[in-house]
Amino acid sequence: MDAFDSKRILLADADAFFVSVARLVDPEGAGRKKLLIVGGSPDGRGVVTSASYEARAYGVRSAMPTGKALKLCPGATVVGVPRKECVERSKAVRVILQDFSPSVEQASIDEFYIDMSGTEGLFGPDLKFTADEIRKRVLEETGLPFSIGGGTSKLLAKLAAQRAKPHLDNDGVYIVAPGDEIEFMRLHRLGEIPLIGPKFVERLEKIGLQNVEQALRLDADAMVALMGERTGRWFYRRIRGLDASRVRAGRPNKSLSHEGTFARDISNDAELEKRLLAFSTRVAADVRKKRMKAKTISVKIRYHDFKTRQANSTFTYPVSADRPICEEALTLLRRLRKARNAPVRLLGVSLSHLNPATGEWQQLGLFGDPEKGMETDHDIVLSKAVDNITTKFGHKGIVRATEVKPREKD
DNA sequence: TCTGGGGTCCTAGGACCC
DNA sequence: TCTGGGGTCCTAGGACCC
Repeated sequence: MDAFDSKRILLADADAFFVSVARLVDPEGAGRKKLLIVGGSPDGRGVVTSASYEARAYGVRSAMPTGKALKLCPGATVVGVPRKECVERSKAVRVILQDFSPSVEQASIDEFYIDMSGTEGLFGPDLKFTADEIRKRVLEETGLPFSIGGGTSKLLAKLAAQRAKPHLDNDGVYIVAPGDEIEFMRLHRLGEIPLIGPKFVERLEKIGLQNVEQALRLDADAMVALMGERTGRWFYRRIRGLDASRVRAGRPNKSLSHEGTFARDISNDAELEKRLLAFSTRVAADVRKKRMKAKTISVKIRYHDFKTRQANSTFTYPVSADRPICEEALTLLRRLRKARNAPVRLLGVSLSHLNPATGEWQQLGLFGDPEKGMETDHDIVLSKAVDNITTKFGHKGIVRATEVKPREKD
């Protein structure tokens, strides 16, 4: 169906988003540096979040350790990530985009899918013209340069946005016309196609597929024979630019998490538990702020040798109070430490299976004995008090004591 | 050079139920 | 006594993205 339907999808993707924001926030400092790196400090365990196009010319890439980036580009200036401002400006961009279509999906802090299907009456049939208008308005009102890609699927819009980037001598917009999809896909290496990562490329090479051209010669049945029903059919469509996924506006979070890498590895369990409680109360507060409750908690630990382990558990009823979340986090951490007691570089807590906090769950708690992790009215009142304090004084204003007495477990 | 922090989605095995 | 299939939930791990 989507081979000949008339979907018109844009992807607006910021150019070096974190770099742009850092420059807007500090025009006299970062704003004046051509060779700019945004990310963690080089003496700690920082990595590059984003680098200016000038710095990228030296081989600097995001996720690269900052120390290595500075070796490649010694003249660069490193500044921290202006998190709060990035979130604020990202929101401002979304609001502008919503003027052009009600169907805007925020795919990350700096990427927005816009479904323009059916807007021809408002903006005319020329997607390129509309995309130019959008770029102009976003730049004028937020100071942020964006590139925009367009096509008949989210996948094509995404790939087109890469082609639109200014460092490729483009004017910031690239639209794949209906009917040109296959020709456009031929321009790409397999690994450039979103969701075809290094592992999948390796697998494709093993079965003799080096590029899109070779893959296009196989029919769907051959793909299925090579890589299984699901993956085969998915890949067959993928290399043709076919992607039926819809632009979904206002998707709620599926999980919320906090994690941190320590300046130095930690071996002391009491110290780890203290850190764990700090992450736990922060993520619990985030869930409450979103008026959600979580059914599942997960504790993640990364050891000095980078081996990563995770332990999950599911509550009988969704929770958002500090008490059950901290207790269960401790139980999970102790389980992980029992399995392996080695120095730890990273600790994290994630809450998932989020439900809107409607209140009906608390009522269920009135019946029978309290079960594993079930929160009481008292827990909820306490957490509200904690939220009031952190609103005024931040997360350092109140800290949960390390000694949480775990309830008796069976 | 020594590897961040925030997410989404998929798989696979086992438990449990019908 | 043995043999099933399907569905759902849970846990753990991993690929992938920005």
